[in-house]
Amino acid sequence: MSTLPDVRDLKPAGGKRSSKREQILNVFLNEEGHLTAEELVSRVQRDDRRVSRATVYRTIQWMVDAGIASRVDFGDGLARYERSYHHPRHNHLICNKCHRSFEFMSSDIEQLVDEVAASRGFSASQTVVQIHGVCEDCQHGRPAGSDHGLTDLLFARDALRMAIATERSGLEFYTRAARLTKDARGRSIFQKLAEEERHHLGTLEGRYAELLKRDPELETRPTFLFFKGAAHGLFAEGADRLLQGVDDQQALLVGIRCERGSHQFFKKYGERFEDSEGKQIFLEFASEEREHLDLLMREYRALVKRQGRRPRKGAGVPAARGTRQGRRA
Amino acid sequence: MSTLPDVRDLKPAGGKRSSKREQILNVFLNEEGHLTAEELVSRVQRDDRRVSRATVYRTIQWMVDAGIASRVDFGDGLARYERSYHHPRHNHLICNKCHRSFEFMSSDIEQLVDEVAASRGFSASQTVVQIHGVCEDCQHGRPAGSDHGLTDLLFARDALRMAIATERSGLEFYTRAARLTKDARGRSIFQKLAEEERHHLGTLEGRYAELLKRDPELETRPTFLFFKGAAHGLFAEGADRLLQGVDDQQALLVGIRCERGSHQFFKKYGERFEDSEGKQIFLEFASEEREHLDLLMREYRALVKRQGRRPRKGAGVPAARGTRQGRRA
DNA sequence: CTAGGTGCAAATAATTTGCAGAGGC
DNA sequence: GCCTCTGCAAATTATTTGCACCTAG
Repeated sequence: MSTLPDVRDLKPAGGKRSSKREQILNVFLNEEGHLTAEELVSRVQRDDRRVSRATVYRTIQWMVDAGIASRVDFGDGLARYERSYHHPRHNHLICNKCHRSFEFMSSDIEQLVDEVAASRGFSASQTVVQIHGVCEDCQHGRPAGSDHGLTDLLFARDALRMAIATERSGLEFYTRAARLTKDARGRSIFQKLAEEERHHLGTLEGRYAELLKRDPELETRPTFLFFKGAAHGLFAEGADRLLQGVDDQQALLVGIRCERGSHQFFKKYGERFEDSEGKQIFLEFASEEREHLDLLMREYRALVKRQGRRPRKGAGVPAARGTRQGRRA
Repeated sequence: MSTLPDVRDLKPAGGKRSSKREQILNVFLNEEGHLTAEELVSRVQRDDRRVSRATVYRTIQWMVDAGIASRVDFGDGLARYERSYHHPRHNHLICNKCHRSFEFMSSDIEQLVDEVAASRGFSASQTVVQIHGVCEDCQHGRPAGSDHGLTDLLFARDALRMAIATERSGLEFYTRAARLTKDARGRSIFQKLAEEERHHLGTLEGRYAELLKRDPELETRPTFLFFKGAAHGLFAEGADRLLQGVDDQQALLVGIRCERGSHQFFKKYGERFEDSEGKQIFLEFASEEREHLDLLMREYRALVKRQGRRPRKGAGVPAARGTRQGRRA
């Protein structure tokens, strides 16, 4: 039961803050997973016997209205509530044996769900994805480890991992491009781009290291954010041949396309997520890519002004980063 | 309220068949969508006042145990039940305004869900996917059309559509191959393959036409089965060049790869579905492709025996049908 | 001072159960 | 005749409400 440092300070509210509400809220926010109403009642009454069942129920309703809690339903007729404040939207794996549940998020599933809704002209407000079954521990008769509910941290971790993977594949790509490009000016552009990727990568890795300090076991925890098509196949293979005859203008155009793709990709997905640190990372990364993109575009325009626009040979600029290709695991 | 012809005959059971049970079962099976327990009670009591609430509840439990009904939970604390006998597993779009619900199925979502479960070592027994929101009718202030619950028919329709699309793209492919192939024997193999596809396509289209007779509006009803990667991109583009130098042995190998891919694809997906007409179609189509495949393989072996194995030039046989490429809509 | 929060107990709502009698095999 | 099903009414469970009282703003 690790403490959740910053959460309690900012409590958004509405209505009065009474001592009872404060008490119930604190108990609720200190729980990791989700609780049924009755569970919350007994947790609260363990501290203070005088708090009545009705008040807890009413406070739950208030928390839901205020956006602090959200209701989840596992189909057993009990209403469960979980923190939604600073906690990304997610889905559940639900074990029928030990009755624990595990959180995950999959942008690919969300994407498909959106497409289904769109095709029916349905305006979706919330989607529920639940996997009911038997968890790994129960299958192996293991004692059921603790269910660490560090979802926000896991989300941040996975978002950073994705940004890092993207940056890395960008670095690789530009490095290879620099190696292959014959034109000296083109080559130097790619070298510069590679250098920038390296630098940015360093920043991201620093941030990742900092995240690890918050929880030493963070790296070994299971994947929270499932996301294909992010770091895989973002840079087209086989562009090698085409790069050989690329000059500085064309090299900049290649860079622009890559950065634009990356920016759009992270922006698009960052926007789908609920408020949380992971969303922050997505959007920050998107805007960093945007800045980089703007820089490249200014540079490109300046170059054109100096040199005049040269005809582009070969349309073979690699597909934008963020494109879904190479979808296989 | 169309009648459901064959459903009532086969009722799987267990325990005694009393007149009350029979009554309740009939009422339940004649409903299209899902019912809450109370709704079923009042429907039943409309026919026969003497049936008690408790009996209905007990009979519901019996139906669930017998696999006739299954429970769905929309998160409002009411247990709902829907027919599961001869009704494919599916997911729901749930309208918050008119409280109707619409069914859909997406193999792509199921696929992703399976991958999430697998990555956590979770043995999934059931997955719930619900899209809550506002339906098209309610958004436009329209009067809320009837909710036709012909899911099984829709599934059959979509399964057939998919088989037809596959067959069609096979036909196109073999036709093009026959046009392009320079080697006379290779060409005649492709012509034969095209002819077979045409014939099979005819069969499928006949079956489709028969389906339409059961419900004249069937074609205009919304998509039930969402499925990318089925008919799209099954045959690789750009194989044209490679086909030119293909002889009869190689042409057969091309056909074998295509039919094998198609067989595996439909088998794999047919197996995921619950018992219903659509599943039938998937599995039938898979086994027809299998037969075709076996035929081609026998033919290939005979050819090799007659002619001896010739070296294959160019590995450029198109990717197997059923491969996921060209995933874009 | 007063709107809103709180406790208690009673009300509701969905579903289950105990028990005596009825009905299928 | 036995075992299961059925009806009725009472019990249980989860949640909400009425009402008198209390407290923060």
